[in-house]
Amino acid sequence: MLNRVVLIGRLTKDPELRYSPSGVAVTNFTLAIDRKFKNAQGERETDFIPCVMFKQLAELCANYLAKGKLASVDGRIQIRTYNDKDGQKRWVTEVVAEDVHFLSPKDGGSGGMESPSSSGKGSFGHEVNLDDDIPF
Amino acid sequence: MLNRVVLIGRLTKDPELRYSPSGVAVTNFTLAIDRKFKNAQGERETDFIPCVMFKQLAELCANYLAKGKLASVDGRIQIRTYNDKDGQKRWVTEVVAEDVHFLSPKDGGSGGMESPSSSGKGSFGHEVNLDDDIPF
Amino acid sequence: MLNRVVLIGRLTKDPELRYSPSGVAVTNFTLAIDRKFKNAQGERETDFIPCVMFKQLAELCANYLAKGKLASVDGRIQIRTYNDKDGQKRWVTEVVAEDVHFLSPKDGGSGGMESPSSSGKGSFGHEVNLDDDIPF
Amino acid sequence: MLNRVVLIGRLTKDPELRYSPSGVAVTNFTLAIDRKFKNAQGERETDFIPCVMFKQLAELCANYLAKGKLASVDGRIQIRTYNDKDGQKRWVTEVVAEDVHFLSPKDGGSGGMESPSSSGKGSFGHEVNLDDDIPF
DNA sequence: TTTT
DNA sequence: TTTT
Repeated sequence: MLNRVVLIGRLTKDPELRYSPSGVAVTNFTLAIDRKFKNAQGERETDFIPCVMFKQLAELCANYLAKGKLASVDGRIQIRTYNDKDGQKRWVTEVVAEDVHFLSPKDGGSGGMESPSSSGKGSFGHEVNLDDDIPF
Repeated sequence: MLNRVVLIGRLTKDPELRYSPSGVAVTNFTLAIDRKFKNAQGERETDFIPCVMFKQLAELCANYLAKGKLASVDGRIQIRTYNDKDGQKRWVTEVVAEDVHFLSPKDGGSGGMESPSSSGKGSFGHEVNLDDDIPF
Repeated sequence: MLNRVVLIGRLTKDPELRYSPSGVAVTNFTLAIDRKFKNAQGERETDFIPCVMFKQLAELCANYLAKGKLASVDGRIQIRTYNDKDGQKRWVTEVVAEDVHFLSPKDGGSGGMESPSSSGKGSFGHEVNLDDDIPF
Repeated sequence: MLNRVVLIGRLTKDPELRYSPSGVAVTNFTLAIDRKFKNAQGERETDFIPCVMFKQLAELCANYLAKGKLASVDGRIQIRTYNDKDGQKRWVTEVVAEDVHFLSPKDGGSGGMESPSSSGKGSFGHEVNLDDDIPF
């Protein structure tokens, strides 16, 4: 079936790059996305959507994105469960990115755009598969 | 900024219709969506994505959808916070539906499709277009 | 940059399967998609969106889809040029499918759904690349 | 049924604003969108996707966008027919924008983003939210 | 007919 | 807590 998400927003912090036990690069960041419509109080609320990416795409995002930068994410919604410190089962919803674009101009430039893309054939890209054991 | 989600999956249960204190119809259901790729163990996992809809769309979904039915949802990701029974702040991620389509044939038919649409105004159930004849 | 399309509609005809000169399977079909809102005359118009798919996905669609069947397409918009019989340059806009789902129940069943997916590792899937020379 | 498109690209020209006979604002522009993958010749091709918007959104885009600017479009594919100068019926495929975001920083700034939104009512240009300060 |  |  179909599970497709497209987001454009700004990173709330610098991205965090880690490596899974099996050596796969994993990056997380959260996108701040203003809602289109104001709420009943006349305020524009913001959604904070956690995103995760793997392998080459993780490394590119860790290198080229930073707090406050504008980015698009094309991917899918995924739900992960983990046990919290009290042993209680918790759910985390994240957008697993398949494609990310850097929409903020490069510093010094005036309108550039970089486009990484998990080509699957790039230069670093360890071809291990995780998706399972990321204990954050 | 942009926040767009499109899902196709099956309802895990009958939808639940309630009314907010201010009288707005609210329906919730969860879509079971099989992942496209199998995991390292060769199993196809399933994501269970909670969806919520309001007003006329809520009433239509409550009337026409049921456990096991196939539906599409076009909407956006939204995060809600609430305090659990212990006063702990909890996050819930849901897809707020702006458009839902009923993809399972009506019982007795052989291929129909109903298409409600959140008109945003009208209070209830007129304007339902049950397009069962396919003109080509 | 980003180019993402999601469609749900019914095939206007049986899909056409051909092979490119280099032996790549190519299937075309058109989806009839009713518009959400009626026009000024109170009629619901229909868009007819041409779709194309390649390789294993092309063969699966040719085998399992047929006129009147409901399908979803996840892909991108692409524009092709060709010269018409008078040597005039013409433009064709198509949706190149990356993922297709068969949403009509299998005959005899009562709610099934098949999900092909260009896995890139399937059983037929000739791994030649065309995208260029399809002279229809 | 469903017809959803999300694009990010650069305007190939300044947008053109006109008014229909009935006085409705109509703006057209074309987005240049680089493909994610290179072709068999190792070149990255570009798709040029025509977009159209109406009413307030048309006026905002005509005022704030320009050749070379980066923009996102959320909308649907639509096909229009017209008769060319020889009386021949021709098809035009366009993306009808429901939501547009201006992704290039405002001149002089360093990272701003403007977000018009088709409110459907109001005649013009108030309610433009130029969110240049990022609160995190 | 195309943008960086 | 899950659907076919």
